[in-house]
Amino acid sequence: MVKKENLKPDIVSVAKLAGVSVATVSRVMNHPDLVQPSTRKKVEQAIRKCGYIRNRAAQTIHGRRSATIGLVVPTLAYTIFAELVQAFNDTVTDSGFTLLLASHGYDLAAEYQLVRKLLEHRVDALALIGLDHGQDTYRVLREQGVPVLAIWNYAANSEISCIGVDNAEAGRLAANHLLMLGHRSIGTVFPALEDNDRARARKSSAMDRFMSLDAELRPEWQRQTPYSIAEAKVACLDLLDRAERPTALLCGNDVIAQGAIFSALRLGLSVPRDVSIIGIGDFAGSAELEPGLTTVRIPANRIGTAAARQLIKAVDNAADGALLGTRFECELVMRGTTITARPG
Amino acid sequence: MVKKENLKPDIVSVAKLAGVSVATVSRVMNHPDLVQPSTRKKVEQAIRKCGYIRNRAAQTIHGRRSATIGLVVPTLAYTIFAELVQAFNDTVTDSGFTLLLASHGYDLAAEYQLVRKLLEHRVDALALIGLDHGQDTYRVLREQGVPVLAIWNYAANSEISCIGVDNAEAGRLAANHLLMLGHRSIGTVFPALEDNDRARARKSSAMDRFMSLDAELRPEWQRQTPYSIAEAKVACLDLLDRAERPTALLCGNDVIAQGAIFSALRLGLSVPRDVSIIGIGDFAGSAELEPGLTTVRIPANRIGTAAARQLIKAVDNAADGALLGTRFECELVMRGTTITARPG
DNA sequence: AATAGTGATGCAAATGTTTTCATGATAAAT
DNA sequence: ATTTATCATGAAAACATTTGCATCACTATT
Repeated sequence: MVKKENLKPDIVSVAKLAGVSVATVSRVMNHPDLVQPSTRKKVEQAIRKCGYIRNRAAQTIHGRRSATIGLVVPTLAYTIFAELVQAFNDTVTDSGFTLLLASHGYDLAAEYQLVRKLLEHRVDALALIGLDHGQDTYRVLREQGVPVLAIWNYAANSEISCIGVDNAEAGRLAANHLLMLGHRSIGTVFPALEDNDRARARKSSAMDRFMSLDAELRPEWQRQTPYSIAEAKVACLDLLDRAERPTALLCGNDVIAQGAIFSALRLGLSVPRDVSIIGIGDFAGSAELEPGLTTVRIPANRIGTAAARQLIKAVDNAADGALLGTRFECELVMRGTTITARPG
Repeated sequence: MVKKENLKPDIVSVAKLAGVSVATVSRVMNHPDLVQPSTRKKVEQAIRKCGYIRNRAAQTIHGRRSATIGLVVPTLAYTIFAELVQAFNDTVTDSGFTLLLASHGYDLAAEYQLVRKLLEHRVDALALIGLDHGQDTYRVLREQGVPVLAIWNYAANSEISCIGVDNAEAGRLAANHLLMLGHRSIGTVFPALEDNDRARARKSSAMDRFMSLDAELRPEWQRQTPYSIAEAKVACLDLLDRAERPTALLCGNDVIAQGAIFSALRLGLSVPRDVSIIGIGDFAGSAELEPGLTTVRIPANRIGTAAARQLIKAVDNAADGALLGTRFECELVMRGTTITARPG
């Protein structure tokens, strides 16, 4: 009777095949410099020969590291977080980590469960979007002491490390642009603000600017819609299809702005002649719209890469645990969807 | 001296705190029905009290299951796989699994490395996009015997289970639509075909149709560009900005189609009056374009959900290992970007 | 030639669970 | 009242690694 030769090879069978101890095999994979080149070669050959695939779980359990990093985003729809996720993933992958991804649909209770699940898998580090998170989420992160990073929004007073733009600044830039062009009749289209610090910061700072210059902000021009082109388009059709229209529309992000543009086009309105539209985000594809979308650029790629780098560094120097805040500048990108307001 | 009371709680400390054995604690988490309600309550209380978070790695190592499912996609950019990933992720999450995501940038060598990495983490199942994969990838999947599923393309002769649409059919539908409208001067814009069975199937079946009706397919009307709105727009600007234009453009997917539309608009051409444009995919947002994009619908949501369900089922009935092929129908969606060719 | 130092390797303990098997208690059947 | 069946629980082996410590064979130093 052959003793379980059919089963999946483990480190012991590799060791046997190579004629060394399991310790040596382990070292070949984790500290190759500690083993003599000739033995290393033998072991590597044995690994290939029997098709051995190391078991990360065993490594994880030993308390070393799981070689995984968790990322929790509100949504994967559209391009909202696509560039960010892509850049983040590419960067952690390059460093040998694997990404554990979770999305919660803008539901903080769901987010807590996902965070727990990622912690069960002993992710070496964890990234969340924004700073609005449940009490329980903050608590469990504190207790577990895993390196954690809030991406996308920067706030000086955050209780966890954060990296991103100042969304209040983003809103202000967008609002100022419209005001500077002379617009005083203004509509806004934002998603639900609760549990979404990014949208809240953008909108409230923009509103402050509008009100400080006494812009007209009729209630029927202020809409709420999820981040969805389809739903935004419907909302804006209703907003724009009336005798009295605002001359400009500030949208919570570029996805909503796209919906707004297409609703205007649908109504036979010209953008920007009949209505100016500005977004926030500068998502992939916004530049290529015709006319190009005026928006506030959030450097998603750079943020994603920097976020990943920072977490990887935190994994390496464990126990450091310093609170880091990194602020990226956002920037107005003037393209074709905004124009001077026609004199009243 | 308190013995390591500061360290992270493990199952032993929970057991002590609850006054039961570790076996009972384990059962509370994995087979709650096997333990008496009163003890269960005690244990659950102890778990909450000391903030215990179970260690999935230990479970994985024991050979049970890792509660993870791997998904390898070519890209996360744009909305190409956004709906699919979202649906897939939501479904596996609902069943208690965590998603390990990887993207390889349409590079099959990179894909192999990612697959290996996911196998190191002992994913309970693995999903890939399409049927073009390296020899080594197929081999390692065979050897490991992990449930695997190819998503997005259906082919009767696939050597692994697959679920998706028949991309040749998709190309045929699109081509037929243009031909039916009377178009005989046709341009195509596709990504590189090698290592991309989906694009290859779409294009070759479409070309067959075009040639069978003797359509004019000038070489300068046939372009190759990655799946990128920006790059597609550039390519199409060049394609369309010439004295002799095709009357219709078949695009490899909706992202390319968007680039094509905006390039036409940029050139002052009207879509569909001056040029008809058809995409493939019906991505989120395609319907809301103005005019709405005519395309071939691939039901990404349903495919993603079905794929996840099938893999979960395969995890549950391990050792089954039947080869399954599931074909979803794709369907022409006529919207505003195509119109009858002007007579001769 | 004897000793110290170095570098590669092996042994075995440790990691945090799950599960099989055994045990004891309680309820049901005679 | 005794036997049998059922049920809840515990003890301990098993899982696949990593790593501290010990060992052994050399080389370098005196």
